[in-house]
Amino acid sequence: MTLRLFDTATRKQRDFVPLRAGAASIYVCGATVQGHPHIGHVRSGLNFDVLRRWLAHGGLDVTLVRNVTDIDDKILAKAAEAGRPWWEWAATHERAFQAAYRALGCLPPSIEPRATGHVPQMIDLMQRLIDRGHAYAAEGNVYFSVASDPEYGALSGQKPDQVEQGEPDGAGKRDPRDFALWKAAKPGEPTWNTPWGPGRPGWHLECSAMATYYLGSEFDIHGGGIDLVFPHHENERAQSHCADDRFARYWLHNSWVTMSGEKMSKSLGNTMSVEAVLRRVRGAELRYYLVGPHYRSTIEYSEGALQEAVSAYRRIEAFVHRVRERLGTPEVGAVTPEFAAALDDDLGTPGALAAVHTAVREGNAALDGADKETALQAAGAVRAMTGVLGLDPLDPQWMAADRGADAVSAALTALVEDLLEQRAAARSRRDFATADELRNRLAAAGVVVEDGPDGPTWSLKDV
RNA sequence: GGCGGAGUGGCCGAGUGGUUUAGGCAAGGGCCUGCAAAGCCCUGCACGCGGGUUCGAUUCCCGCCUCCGCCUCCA
Repeated sequence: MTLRLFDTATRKQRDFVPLRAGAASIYVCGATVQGHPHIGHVRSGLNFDVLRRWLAHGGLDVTLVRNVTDIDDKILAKAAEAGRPWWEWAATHERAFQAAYRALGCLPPSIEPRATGHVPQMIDLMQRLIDRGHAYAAEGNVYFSVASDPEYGALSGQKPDQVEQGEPDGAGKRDPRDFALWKAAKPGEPTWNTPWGPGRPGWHLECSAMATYYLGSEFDIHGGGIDLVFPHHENERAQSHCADDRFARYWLHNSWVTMSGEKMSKSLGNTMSVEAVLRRVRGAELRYYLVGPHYRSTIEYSEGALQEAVSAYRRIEAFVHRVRERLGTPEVGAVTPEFAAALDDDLGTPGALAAVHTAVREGNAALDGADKETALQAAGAVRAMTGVLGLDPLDPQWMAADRGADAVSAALTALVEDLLEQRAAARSRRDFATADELRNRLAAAGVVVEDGPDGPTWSLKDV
């Protein structure tokens, strides 16, 4: 079975056939680095990280471009408000986003191009649009002429004459729906020189310019949050098509994270920052929570649901660690057919996780029945599947957060094992009162002891 | 006004015209255990409301209600 993806432009699932055999090119709209990332922001990065891993698992050489929009009205406004240089403001938040993506196990994109570094490409694109009669310069601004594009609205299903109103203000604009490719210089704002005068990029231009610069005139997948469909992606598509770039072949959009039924956004004050959540749960656990539901379904954030995800992930993790401790580290194996079928069906992560849990259950049963071969095989399958989802418990990233190998943990290990030996001695003489006392003392110190067929194991209680 | 999404068992969250079911979390019963934990097995018969199509609809059609999103910045 081949991968099928829901394409926003056609509103239906289409078989994914890459432009170039053996390779896949993806452009994802990343952050406008105006503030700190909340869990809604990173959902997009996570969803496309899973897509990228699944394509790579299928043998494709994936190029993933995720841009950084580091110049826009809000960045300028907020930096000014804070009394900081705009470029410092942007850089600070760009680092915050990178840290959040990293903490959640997103593989680094092939490149993270910044808008401000691609002005020449933007100028080139504007020139091509003007030459073809799809754009015009007016009073230092450059506008895209919506009326000149008969296809305008095709991506989002909008009828141009029904669109309420375009961008506000705009000196010299001929049609209210026209949007700014380039904004004329204003006092106090950063500027770059162009044939039409100094100014700064409009919002949509950078993505068209950078996507085609890195991925070519035509590429496979363009993605982002569903709120970008209109106007952002509609405008990108219009610009690029009118400049004779064939542009994206598939448009993918992820839904968002809501809180109290409403879209998470700064203005509503209902955001949950990545940093805040990571103070309470581990990166892999938050990732499980955000990657578990289908990418086109809304996630209504709730503490209870987050905790359920934590429990569910720990069940998977505990199985893999159990196998590793008893039978040695399981090699990454093969994903199950159910898992592959689920992901091939428009990246059906819920079904994929169901397949993971099935393997966990079978593996646990094998472990109970001392069927080592089956247990190891199941653990290998679980590693392969969770690996595609970026959740392999034995991935170094998640292991590091587990139990360190430093002097402190070595000392702890020695002390715990000493107490466990005393407890074993007590148990062997059926002195259960002493045995339980020792276990209680360890528990009070945050060390959980569990007896298994191969003797006791211990772990640190989660805070 | 235009365009779009959603309402599923205690909770989260998939999915499908019916005969056996997502999966997880929680709960109850059992097995195992000195006890506990973990694990395994079993149990729950849900699908916003009203019509229609059908032998049969949660799934298709029509209407309605409720919620949310985009059309200004937004993952």
